[in-house]
Amino acid sequence: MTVGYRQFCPVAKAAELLCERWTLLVARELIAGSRHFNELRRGLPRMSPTLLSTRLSQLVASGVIRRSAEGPMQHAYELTQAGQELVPLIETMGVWGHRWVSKHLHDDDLDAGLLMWDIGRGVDSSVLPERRVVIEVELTDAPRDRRHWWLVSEAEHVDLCLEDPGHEVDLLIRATVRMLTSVWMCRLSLDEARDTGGLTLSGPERLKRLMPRWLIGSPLARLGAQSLVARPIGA
Amino acid sequence: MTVGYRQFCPVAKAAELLCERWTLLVARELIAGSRHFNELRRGLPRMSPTLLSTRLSQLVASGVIRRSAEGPMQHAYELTQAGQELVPLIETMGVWGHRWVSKHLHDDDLDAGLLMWDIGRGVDSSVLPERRVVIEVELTDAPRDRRHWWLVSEAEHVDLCLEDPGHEVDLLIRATVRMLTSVWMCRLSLDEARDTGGLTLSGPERLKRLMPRWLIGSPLARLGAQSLVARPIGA
DNA sequence: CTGCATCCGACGCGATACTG
DNA sequence: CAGTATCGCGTCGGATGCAG
Repeated sequence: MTVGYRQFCPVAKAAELLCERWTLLVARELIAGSRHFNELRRGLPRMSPTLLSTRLSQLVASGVIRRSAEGPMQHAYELTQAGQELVPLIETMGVWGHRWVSKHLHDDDLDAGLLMWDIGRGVDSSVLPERRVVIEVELTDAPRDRRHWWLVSEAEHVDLCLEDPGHEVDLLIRATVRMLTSVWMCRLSLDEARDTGGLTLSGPERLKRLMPRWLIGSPLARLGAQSLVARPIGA
Repeated sequence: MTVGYRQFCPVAKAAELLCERWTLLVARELIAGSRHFNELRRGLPRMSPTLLSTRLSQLVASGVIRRSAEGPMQHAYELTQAGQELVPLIETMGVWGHRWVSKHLHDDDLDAGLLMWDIGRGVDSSVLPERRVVIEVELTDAPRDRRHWWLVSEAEHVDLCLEDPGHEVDLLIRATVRMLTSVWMCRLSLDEARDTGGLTLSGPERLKRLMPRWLIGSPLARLGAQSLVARPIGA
């Protein structure tokens, strides 16, 4: 921003910093747990590295994050106290967005890679067996090189692969990108998705039944869905 | 915004709409009670009318506000349900800004006209006498044509004048723009401001003592100050 | 006075390529 | 891995004009 708003209002001063393009999404990624430059890039695939670099510098300069050395040319970004106190702001914005703008997504807003990256870091692996569990996800309408994904869960840690890791697949999930996004955004329950035939599961009954407990939806979407229950539309 | 973020995340979808330049401040003004184009302009003096018009159209298109006719070429903008639910977002942002960025204001952020406009609509006139009360404010360091202001309170309604309304002045307040801004932003109590000599009052003792009850500070700043009490720095 | 429309210059942003 | 360098475009800000 060339120049600020020239207002003493706290909202204006906060907006000067936070409402520049991409800034709030960088904060979201940091809150979600990303710490390294290229980790941030995975969550912000459409942001140019130049601009990410600029935004990180601005956030450091304004005291929202801190950059620490983890080795030669290896840095970690972490939230300061001011940054951690952005959590309620991001949450409030997520709830509002979930309720009022992201209900009907345009095709352009769907992104197979982003969805799988978000799922990979968001599944609750604690309810899965300790032993290795391999879940293959086939996004039926994605371009060939982004159609097949593997979630490998082991000892409560989940890895996401775009290439067949070679292990035997325990559970196969087939759905369109839009369908899986709807489920992940808590717009559609797993049962509803299966009933319409838009999402199919192949594997042992036990793993199928366990699924609603580990594919619990994006943290922000869960908040939004909660608030829908707490205050239904029209109330 | 030429193009969105291409993300399904509710924060991203909300940010596409709300985080464009000025948009959140337009929402703030509407929440503060402005309904007409030029009323909005008073609270956004640095925003070009062109851009205000554009933003209002965007907010109408996205269902945050609604434009209704009040006569020939006379319109009123009012918040829809979606718009009213932005209140917690603006408040959260204001509290964060008050705590982390607007503590030390640059000279450029001070604006006599904006300050007086905000005070004029924000004073609690219900504690003032029913009869007409005239309060003159002299901003000692403001340019000549913005140095003297009159707040005329009558029957719980307050008018702001930049020209002497002619009535006898009941109370005179003298301070720099920065000093009065600090008080209005709840950074400094009235007593502290008077003790340092930065703010002086002339008038009957009764009106002076009443002052902390009607000059109660900007709504957003009061929220911010509250949260400072609720959670002191460092806690 | 309200509620815009138009024109122009500046710069923030996106895309791509490249480096230590 | 962690960023820079470069360049073209589009959006924004400022000034001005104008109709009801």
